[in-house]
Amino acid sequence: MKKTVPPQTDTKRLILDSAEYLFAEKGFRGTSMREITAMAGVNLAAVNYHFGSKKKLVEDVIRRRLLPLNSVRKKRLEDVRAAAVEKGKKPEISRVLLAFIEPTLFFKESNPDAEHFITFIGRSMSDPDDTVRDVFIRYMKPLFHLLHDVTCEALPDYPRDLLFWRLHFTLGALFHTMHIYGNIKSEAREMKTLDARTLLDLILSYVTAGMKA
Amino acid sequence: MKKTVPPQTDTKRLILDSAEYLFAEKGFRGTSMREITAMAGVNLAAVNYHFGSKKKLVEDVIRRRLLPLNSVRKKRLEDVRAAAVEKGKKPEISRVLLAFIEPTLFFKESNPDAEHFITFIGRSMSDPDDTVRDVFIRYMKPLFHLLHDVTCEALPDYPRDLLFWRLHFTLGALFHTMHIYGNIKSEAREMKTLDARTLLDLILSYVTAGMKA
DNA sequence: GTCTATACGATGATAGAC
DNA sequence: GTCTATCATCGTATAGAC
Repeated sequence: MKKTVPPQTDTKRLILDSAEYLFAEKGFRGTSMREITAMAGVNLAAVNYHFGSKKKLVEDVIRRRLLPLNSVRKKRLEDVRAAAVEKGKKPEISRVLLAFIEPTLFFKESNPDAEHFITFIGRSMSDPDDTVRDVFIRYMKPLFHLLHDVTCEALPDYPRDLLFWRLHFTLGALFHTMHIYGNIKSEAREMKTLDARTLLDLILSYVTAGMKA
Repeated sequence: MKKTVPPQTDTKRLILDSAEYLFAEKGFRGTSMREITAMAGVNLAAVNYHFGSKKKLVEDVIRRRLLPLNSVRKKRLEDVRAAAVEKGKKPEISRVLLAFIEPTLFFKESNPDAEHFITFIGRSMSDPDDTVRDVFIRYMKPLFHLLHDVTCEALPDYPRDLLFWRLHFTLGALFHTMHIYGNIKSEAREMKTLDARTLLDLILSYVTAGMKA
């Protein structure tokens, strides 16, 4: 029985916002609950009361943004598939990849309040801390399977296993890019400032060629 | 005046070995100094005595393996460049990428005692903890510049900036692969077991196509 | 020079008063 | 729901034994 209007207290939302910002800035382990609660202006014990633990908190931080983002990516992938079926042709691989990557890179633009989440997502796919990593994998797995399936439909002459690995290379390139793109710090000086649109074109031509190699 | 024979005590080596293993297993922040010293069978204070701090320790853990590995990759890249000059032709991009990637993926095989380091390297390029990340970047930067230069010689018709980003995509794919390849855990069940040689062929064909896109 | 014992401030987490 | 008090554990620092 899901509540139609989630009655989130201000305290809960304040904690989620502060945690998202600080996790993106300093990582999961690098952020203390005292920093989070201080920034949110609530008591230290409020985190454990509302979320149960620091782990559960980060899970909720991730859920809040990732579930809507995954819905968009899922719809885009299914649209590509449906459009191909309608025309009686197989999907174009570049469109499949675009359907997945574009909402990811543009999530920041279309959700201004989620500005820091996209930084967090980039780091967390390869976070050594299994706490964060496992949550991401758990929520990404069904979507990755869909991406794999549609990719196999787009490139039916390629073995499934081959495309499986190549998709992992693609995700690696994407997440690494998001990570360094989110960090306008150490390496930024030698990277020309790029807008998300240019970056999308760059990465799309690269991964499309790789998938079709 | 460098000592010709570094007189490392057993204690120092024991700490380095334990730290390398535990960092690869649980990450930098996930590993406590008490775990490290307990595993090494030495006193807690020995770390601060021999290395100065936990940060300095991880720097030495990285240095011990990365400096030799980078020497090999540097030599391989320069060999490719020299071989091309000798024949009066430009280097082949696939050979450039091979020179960089092969020693990386085969470091485990050629240095059995460094088994866990390769796992550590995979995670740490995108570690949210800047402590570890910054050390890696610092030691990788000169090598990356060489890789960039040789790549530009191999593909002289492509803009330098374009190749710069494509190299980042390539490294992202490589590091992500090393990370999940090192983790025969959560995702392993759905990945066919692969030897390093097969994986090398897979990733090389992918990134070569991407670079030439 | 090496190493041990011990202590300090900060952390994540919890119990119980209000 | 919110608070204070408290706990074990963390990285670090130092005094002193060998």
